[in-house]
Amino acid sequence: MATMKDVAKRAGVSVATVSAALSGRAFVSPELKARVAAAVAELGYAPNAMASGLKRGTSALVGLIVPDITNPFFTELVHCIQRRAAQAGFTVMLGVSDDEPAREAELVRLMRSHRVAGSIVLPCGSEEDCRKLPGLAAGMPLVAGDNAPPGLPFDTVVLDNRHAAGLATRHLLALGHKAVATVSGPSHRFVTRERMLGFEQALADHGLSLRPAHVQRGDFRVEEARAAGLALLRSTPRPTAIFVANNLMLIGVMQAVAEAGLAVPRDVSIAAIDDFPWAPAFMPALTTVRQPIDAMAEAAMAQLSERIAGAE
Amino acid sequence: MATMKDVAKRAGVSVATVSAALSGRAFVSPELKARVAAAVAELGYAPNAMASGLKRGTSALVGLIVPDITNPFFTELVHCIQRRAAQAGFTVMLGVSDDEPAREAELVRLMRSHRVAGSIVLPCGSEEDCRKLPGLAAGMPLVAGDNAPPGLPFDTVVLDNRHAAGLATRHLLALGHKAVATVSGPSHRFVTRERMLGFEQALADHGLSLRPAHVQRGDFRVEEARAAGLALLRSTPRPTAIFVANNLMLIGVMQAVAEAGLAVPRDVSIAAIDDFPWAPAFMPALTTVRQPIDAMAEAAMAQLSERIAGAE
DNA sequence: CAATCTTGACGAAACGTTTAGCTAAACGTT
DNA sequence: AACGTTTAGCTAAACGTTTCGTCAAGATTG
Repeated sequence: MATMKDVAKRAGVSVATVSAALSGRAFVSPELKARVAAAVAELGYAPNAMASGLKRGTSALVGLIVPDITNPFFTELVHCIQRRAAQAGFTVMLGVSDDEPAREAELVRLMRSHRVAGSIVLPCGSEEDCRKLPGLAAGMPLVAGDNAPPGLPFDTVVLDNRHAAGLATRHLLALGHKAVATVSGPSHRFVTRERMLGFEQALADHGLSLRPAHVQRGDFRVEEARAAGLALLRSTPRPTAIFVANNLMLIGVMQAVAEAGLAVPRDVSIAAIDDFPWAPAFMPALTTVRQPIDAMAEAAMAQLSERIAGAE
Repeated sequence: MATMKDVAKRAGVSVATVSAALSGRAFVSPELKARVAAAVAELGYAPNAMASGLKRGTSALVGLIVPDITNPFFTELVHCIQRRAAQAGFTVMLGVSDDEPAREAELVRLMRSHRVAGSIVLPCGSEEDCRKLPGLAAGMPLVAGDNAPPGLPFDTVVLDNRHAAGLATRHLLALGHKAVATVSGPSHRFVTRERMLGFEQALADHGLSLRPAHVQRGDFRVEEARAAGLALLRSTPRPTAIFVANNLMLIGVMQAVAEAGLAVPRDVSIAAIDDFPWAPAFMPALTTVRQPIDAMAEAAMAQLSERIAGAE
């Protein structure tokens, strides 16, 4: 593959001139510029980003680490962040942790190895896992989102999960339901606990208490939520409304409802956190609390840019 | 950020030894290995991937360029490819072309600049656009998938789109429908034309002809398909069945059906290409032809690995 | 016991850029 | 005409690795 030296030789100039002509960081006469451009085209030259990154000490990449790429919430977030990153001149290097903290840690290390300008991480682990992040990042600007607990030594972008859970729950209560159950998430995640708190608070505010049998756990994915939903629907007394902690689990619960021979909203009302972009087409009877994804992407990218600029 | 030199100094060895100890490419005595490991830990050293990539002439990255990250088909494909790439020791560098051939071309250039080991591209453009790919890749192993026309000078992984469209269409015909319409994709895409051919062939085989008014175009996204669906449902005679060329457009058509005050399958039957992983939960009445996504990911990654190995 | 081989570790030369520092020509001032 | 100033372009030294060739020192051989 052609190098700058080849281009220089072909254009009859020095490599320094080629570099200047291509980067625009120094003045080069129009004539030489043209000759360089011609040589570049003839040789099909593409600058070696590793060499320039090595020399300049940084790259135009930002890392993005998400727990689950098949979840529409994260998908949409990736989409928005990637768009905003591109606007800021960055390319996204994507990592998928598959809900495994160990893999997440490895990915942070990888991003650092590649000397990305900075990273956005949506942690998948417990608070304890999250507290290890700063050590792993060490010198790499970092912004955490979604499941990031407070008190971390870097910027975080999070939803007010208690509030969101409260909204969804109060919607169910306003419909007159007394037996409200929940399919909650993995208990070690910060985001789960917050949503649970919001849910319980809303019930308490209405003077309702929660039966232990009406709390089921899922793993934020479809399958376990289906089982959890079935367990709820088979419990006595059967809940008349269910609050579901995220979108994929909503699908699982819907499957469970169908399997139990019931219907929404005839037999159970359901409210959930996290939207599907096109949910309304299929699920007019459902209520979802939509996260402001693009605003979160904007905030995350803005904070990261600031951190990157501050680390010059 | 600490470098290998710092580690070497701290461990009281040469940089060559540190390199050997870390990469395992040469024998190092257990004692020195331990001293190096200690120094690495103390300094929080992470190797500079740019420097090593520059020296070694390649990186452990593979590029992956997709048209639309919010489409579950591509999402699932990204997921599968990323998993298989990780197994093969590669990290995925993701690019999203947003259905713009110009952006796609830019991304190919970017991947080449980063000297990725190879790239997988799911082209979004016309055949003509696709034919420019080889020139842009120039020296970078490339595998194309999905919308890749035949005759390209590199490996391609594609569905038999005619066959798939035929399957979906014959399903509708087997239900006894005579007035079968279609919401097709952008006409410049190879994949669209193939699906159209399969659809028309199936009709012809049953001695049916297609009214021009029963062919509507969408852009493989929700919104235009909604309009297209409405147009179909308002045409006279109204079609009793619709073949939809992809999953997002299926959603648009479903919205149109609801908007027109009709129901599936009572008033119209619908069959489409591309699944949603969890479609059955919401759309038991629909028929979709599922693409073998993981098999395609496997094939693409296998071919890419082969090309990469062949380019040593 | 000398000659040859292994061995573990090292020194130094790349890899392809960027950039500080330099040269020499061209210019404007007196 | 002699002097600084500016300037376009060049030379060469980094950046942090990997790796080739070297080198002592110990092991093995004839």
